Amino acid sequence: MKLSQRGEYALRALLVLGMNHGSGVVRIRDIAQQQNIPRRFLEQILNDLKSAGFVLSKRGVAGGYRLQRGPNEISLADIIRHLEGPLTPVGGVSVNYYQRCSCPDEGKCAIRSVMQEVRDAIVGVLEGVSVAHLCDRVRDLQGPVENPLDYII
Amino acid sequence: MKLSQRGEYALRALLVLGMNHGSGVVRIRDIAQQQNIPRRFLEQILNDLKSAGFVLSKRGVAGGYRLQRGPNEISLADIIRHLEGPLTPVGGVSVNYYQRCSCPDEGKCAIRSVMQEVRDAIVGVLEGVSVAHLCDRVRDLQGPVENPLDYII
DNA sequence: ACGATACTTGACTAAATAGGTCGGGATTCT
DNA sequence: AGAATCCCGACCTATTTAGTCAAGTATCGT
Repeated sequence: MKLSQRGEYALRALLVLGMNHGSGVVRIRDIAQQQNIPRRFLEQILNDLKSAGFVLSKRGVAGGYRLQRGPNEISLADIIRHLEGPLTPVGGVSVNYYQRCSCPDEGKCAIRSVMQEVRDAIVGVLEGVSVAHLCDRVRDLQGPVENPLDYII
Repeated sequence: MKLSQRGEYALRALLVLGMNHGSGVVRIRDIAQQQNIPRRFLEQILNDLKSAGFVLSKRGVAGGYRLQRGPNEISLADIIRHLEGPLTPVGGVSVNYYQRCSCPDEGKCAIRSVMQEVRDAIVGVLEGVSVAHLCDRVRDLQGPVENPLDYII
């Protein structure tokens, strides 16, 4: 019922990359510093986001990360689904990760049917918000800032 | 983002008690058997539900548990809030359990604002469903059964 | 009164998950 | 070549999860 620390860090990192989309790559170190995320831990997370296809990396001296797709093509549902597994409080409901529930007959499980509704509600919100939307919110909340790395996310 | 096993067991137990509301108490053993819940574990859970004010117990030979309030006065939101803590994926949003987020300025946190929406969506569903509603669903899904303990929940 | 039946309480444990840390290797720019 | 940067797997510790267990207390039928 709660986003893990890892998940929150991932969102923040993607948001930073979203704010800087189009202007080359951003270094892990900069993201870590700005967002107060342990650097080593963030490496792990970005690596994961890379193999999941959310970001691309560039190695070497002027290296760093950037989004693979446009910020408006990445929904929070995509991200969280990948990070945290099924978007549902009870097993067996998610379309993506099937998982058995302990009740004797799944088709007639009342609890499951409610949790299905909860899941739909969550997905409804999360599908509707892209990284680009989040970036807009950040800008709305703060007004103009010179350096994109100065945004508080 | 997921209901714990303990949480699911608690819901199932409450649902059994809901189905039997008005006809005295139900023994732990019966609930455990019918719902396939480890008996000792269920004892713990019911005890917790008791100190939280959801159920009452009666000791001794003809002992057991029953709901403290009517099934229509207990919402799933109440239950899950008690079992799992704040109904939100990120810290600092819940009305009940305040908790800091790691961002520098909470008032301007875009992620938080989305998670607030997610929380509202979840609560919206869960507040709207009471134990009585769940019981109705069980009956709808299964048609008439003689013994209330025969319902598959 | 007494024994069987149930709930009560608190301690205990094994396994999984969360939240990191660390060392060293591979690339790339200058 | 050398410095900066990402890459990768192993490792570690604390917390949470999912139970188990023993001994105690209340209640009922006889």
